[in-house]
Amino acid sequence: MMTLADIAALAEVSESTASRALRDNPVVNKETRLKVQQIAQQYQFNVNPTARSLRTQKSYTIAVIILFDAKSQQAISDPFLLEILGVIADELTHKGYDMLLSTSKTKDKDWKNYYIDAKRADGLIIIGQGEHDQRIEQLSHSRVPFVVWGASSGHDSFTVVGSQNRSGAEAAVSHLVAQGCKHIAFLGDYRHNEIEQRYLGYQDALQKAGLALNADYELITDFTAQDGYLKTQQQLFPLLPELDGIFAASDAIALGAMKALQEHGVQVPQQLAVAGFDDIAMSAYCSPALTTVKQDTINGGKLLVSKLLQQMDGEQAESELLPVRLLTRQSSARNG
Amino acid sequence: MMTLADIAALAEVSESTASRALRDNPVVNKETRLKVQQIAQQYQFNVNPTARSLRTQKSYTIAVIILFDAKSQQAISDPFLLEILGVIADELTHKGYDMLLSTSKTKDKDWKNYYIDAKRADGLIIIGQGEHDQRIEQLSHSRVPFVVWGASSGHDSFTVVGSQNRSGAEAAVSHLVAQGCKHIAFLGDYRHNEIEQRYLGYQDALQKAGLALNADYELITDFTAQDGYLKTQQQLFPLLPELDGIFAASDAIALGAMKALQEHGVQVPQQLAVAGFDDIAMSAYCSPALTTVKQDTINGGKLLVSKLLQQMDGEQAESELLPVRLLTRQSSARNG
DNA sequence: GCAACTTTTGCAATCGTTTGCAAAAAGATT
DNA sequence: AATCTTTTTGCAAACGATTGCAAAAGTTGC
Repeated sequence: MMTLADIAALAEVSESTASRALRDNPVVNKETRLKVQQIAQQYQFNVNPTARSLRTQKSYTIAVIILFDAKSQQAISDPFLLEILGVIADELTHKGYDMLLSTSKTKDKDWKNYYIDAKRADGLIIIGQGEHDQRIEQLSHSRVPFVVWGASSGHDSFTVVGSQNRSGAEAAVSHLVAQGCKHIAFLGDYRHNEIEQRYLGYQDALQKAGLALNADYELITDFTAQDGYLKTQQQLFPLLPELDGIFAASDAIALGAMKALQEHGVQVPQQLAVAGFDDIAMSAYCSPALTTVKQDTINGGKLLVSKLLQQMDGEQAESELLPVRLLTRQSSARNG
Repeated sequence: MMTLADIAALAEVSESTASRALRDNPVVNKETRLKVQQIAQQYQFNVNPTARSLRTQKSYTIAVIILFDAKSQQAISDPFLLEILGVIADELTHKGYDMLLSTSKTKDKDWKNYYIDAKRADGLIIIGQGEHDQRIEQLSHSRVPFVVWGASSGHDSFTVVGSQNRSGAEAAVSHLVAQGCKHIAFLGDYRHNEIEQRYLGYQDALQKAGLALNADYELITDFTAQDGYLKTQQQLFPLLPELDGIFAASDAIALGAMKALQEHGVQVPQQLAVAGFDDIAMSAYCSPALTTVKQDTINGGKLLVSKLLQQMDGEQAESELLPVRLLTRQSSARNG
């Protein structure tokens, strides 16, 4: 394996000069710079990032931590996750950073200690801030650069990037109302930050429409199709003749609910309209196709990265919520 | 930040002794060892992995490379991917390794150069070996420890872990045959290694059943529900009265196909039975629920890691294909 | 009490870079 | 030609661990 010393020798300069030349430091003569660079290229030399890290105290690595729900052992809305992960990976690569991935179930490492103090990573991206996580709160009292994907409380002590869950949910539910629904159920677990926002949006829409809130219509449901199916069977069937709409906090839940309804002979959307959240790949291809709210994964990933890098540069980074898009499909098409 | 030197000072021993004590090297006196360890614990000290890497020339990091299809820009069967990624992450953490994630679209870095030579990683896990990738072939001529998730040709020059795609597909198609299907279409892109195996399994089943192969029934289809939908509309509808079964190389494709069929008024499974591959979360919750073949993600991930570590210990690791499980659901239930 | 071991410790080199500082080289000004 | 600037270069000291080797301390046997 080649080292900087070898390249220096070949170029007949000192290691210092070689080092500077490779980083294109203008303090070294242009000709020398080019010569060194050319030789490095020729021998396919790359500086050893470990040695560089040790010396510079920077790792050029970002840790991405995916939080799993303690109970269901599932991360928020799987397909969405993979998408945003891909975007983040690309974005980081593009900026010259490597990406350390960690899936953190329940309580494990002390992030600051493990990633930052140990110089494994220069910053953290945390995805899936579920129920209020005190580890995040704690991080914000340190000097660790990090960003969170999730829901902003409006006055967080850290940088959050997420979707406009509340207005997105409101749009979806208002759409159901516009389709003539008067008794709309909410399926989702509002102890989860993002879902809470969707729940609030659901309430907003009902209130605007002058419809009464009804505790019987609010079902705490896990992120899975399975739970959507079960909760619908167990708690929605009894309300059925009257119930004419469902807003589910995720597409998976919505699909599970639709399954139960279909088995029970309920016509969707005629008797009951359904809307979800996420626009997972399947939503457009189930029957009936699911009305849903699509998050802007691409800009989400990009923002997470750029805001993190901004923090690492010592700047302040504001939280930001991205607009979402309501996609109306058959599952809610009741207007003839 | 604490360094080993600090700990050594506190314990009143030399750095060498402290270093050995922390690794529990029996050459150092047991009392001393305990004392050092206790102090390290107390001060939450962890050795700096960068410094350690530089000295030992090991990174205690594994790079996981996800290959994307050049054309569709999609990785093989998304939900499956996230699952196996999770298992790998857990397994690596458990063995004390960090995981570097890279999503590689088309041609980018020279893996050996970037990860191994630069000491960013000690080994590689490559997922989604699609069409024959010469970078993998090339790797196998080097001394780089790596494993691939995919299809084994039976005489690969590298270690492959994957599913028994061929026999799994055969089981699925045989099941369709047992349900009375006589004209079964195959949807999938057999230029992809794993899909090729599924395609062969499809042929096996037909041959065993004495059914004729029919080129019209073989549709090259991307990994998406969208393409399953389109190809079904375009190329299967014309064959319809006769066609009575579909085996799709992935659940996404199957769901897309079912959507098209339903829109066209075809009764599934009465007029036409459908089976897929993967058992994605939605498969059980669409209507009708999809018959499919489930891969053993958990053991897959575990094997990938253990075989890689085995290689890193200088041992040989054999390729291995895991058994799969046929899940029969409504989409193929034609026997009354 | 001394030689011959065995156990336990620490010195110092090493891993491959980066960078502050001073020295050398080159150019400009009298 | 001597002095003063301005460019370029290289020395040497980090960064924080690990480890071969030799020295120190502790045992044992006679």
